[in-house]
Amino acid sequence: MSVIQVPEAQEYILHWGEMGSHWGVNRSVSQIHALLYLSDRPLHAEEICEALSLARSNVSTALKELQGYNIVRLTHVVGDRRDHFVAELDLWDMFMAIVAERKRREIDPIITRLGELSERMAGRDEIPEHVRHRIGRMHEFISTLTTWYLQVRSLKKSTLIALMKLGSKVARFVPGSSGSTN
Amino acid sequence: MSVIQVPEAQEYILHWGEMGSHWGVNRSVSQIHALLYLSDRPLHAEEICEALSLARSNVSTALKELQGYNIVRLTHVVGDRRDHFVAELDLWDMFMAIVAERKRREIDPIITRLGELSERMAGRDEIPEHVRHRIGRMHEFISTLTTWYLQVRSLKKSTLIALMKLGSKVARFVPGSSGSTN
DNA sequence: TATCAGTTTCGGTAATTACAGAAATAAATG
DNA sequence: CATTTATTTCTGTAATTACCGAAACTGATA
Repeated sequence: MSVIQVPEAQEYILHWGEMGSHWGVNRSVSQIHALLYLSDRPLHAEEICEALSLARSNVSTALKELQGYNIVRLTHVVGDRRDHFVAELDLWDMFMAIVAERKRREIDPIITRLGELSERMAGRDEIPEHVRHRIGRMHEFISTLTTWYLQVRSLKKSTLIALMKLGSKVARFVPGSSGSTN
Repeated sequence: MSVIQVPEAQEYILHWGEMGSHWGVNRSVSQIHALLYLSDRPLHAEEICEALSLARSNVSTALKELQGYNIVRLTHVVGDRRDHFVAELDLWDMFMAIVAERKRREIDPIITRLGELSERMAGRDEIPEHVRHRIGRMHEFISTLTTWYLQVRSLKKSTLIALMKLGSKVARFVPGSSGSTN
């Protein structure tokens, strides 16, 4: 009937669910994603409930979540009024979409809060200097990483992949970088 | 007595604990890390218990965990037999250490399992072709990212930072990459 | 308007995870 | 060897999170 009948597909789905929960993603959400990723046709919510033994309401919520990540898309099949769902199949696009959303949800708020904290502490001598410095440095560090990410993200996919294939050879373009290890 | 008296330090510690739990890290573990990061002197376990209102046993376990991540180091202070602990203060080193450990714990096992799955499915015609292909592609994708990471990791810290500062300008060194967005 | 599909909300429950506190063990110190 | 300190293990509990099932609500369709 569907890929859930294949034992290896089941294993994959369980592993994917496990991995999700190690990274703060609801197990059902990642399992549903794995199921859709392995499916060669759009599935409707009812099928997903049955395949993974989940309650209808949770599947609905999880599908919303996956659409929020932009890695699952709603489609329709002819002669069927029900919504159907398909997963993003390009793994690079999928990866970038997940990173973008987690940045939005978990990194951006932390940068905001650290920025507020730093600002609030500025110039107040009753607060130990090293506390101010270290919170400020953390704020700066995360901001720097984020800025780098935004720049890299703006590159074409093909350029990015080419850069990745260069691997450590990118170092050649940095002026004073003779050694390779540290 | 210590940084825990500073309201802003408390806020930082709570935020850091929150963030940890969003990324699959025990809240106590990340709070202890935040406390040590803000401290200007080594702390012993008892102090940490008091500062964060945690049980001695949990602090002990959490400190082991942080040492496992290589972002907290054991030290001693003169005239005191007790173990004391300090956090890695170089944020770049800290970041790389965390990434290395999470790769080891969560990425490497997944690559292994996907590899086994792929191998086990090879050539078996009763398994739908698209299932074999997609699991194989996921395995390949994660392996590629990991290989790239290992290469980049081997570069000197200064080279890495220089590359980061280049931002999207690194694209200049890729032959056919005229456009900037996609 | 009756029906169907979907979403959202809510109360209760199951499962998981985090934690405290005690006890046993180990290891180092003087 | 007694003492101090640290670690580990265990049991029970608290807290959190995940989930089901029902019901209410929305919106589209025929």
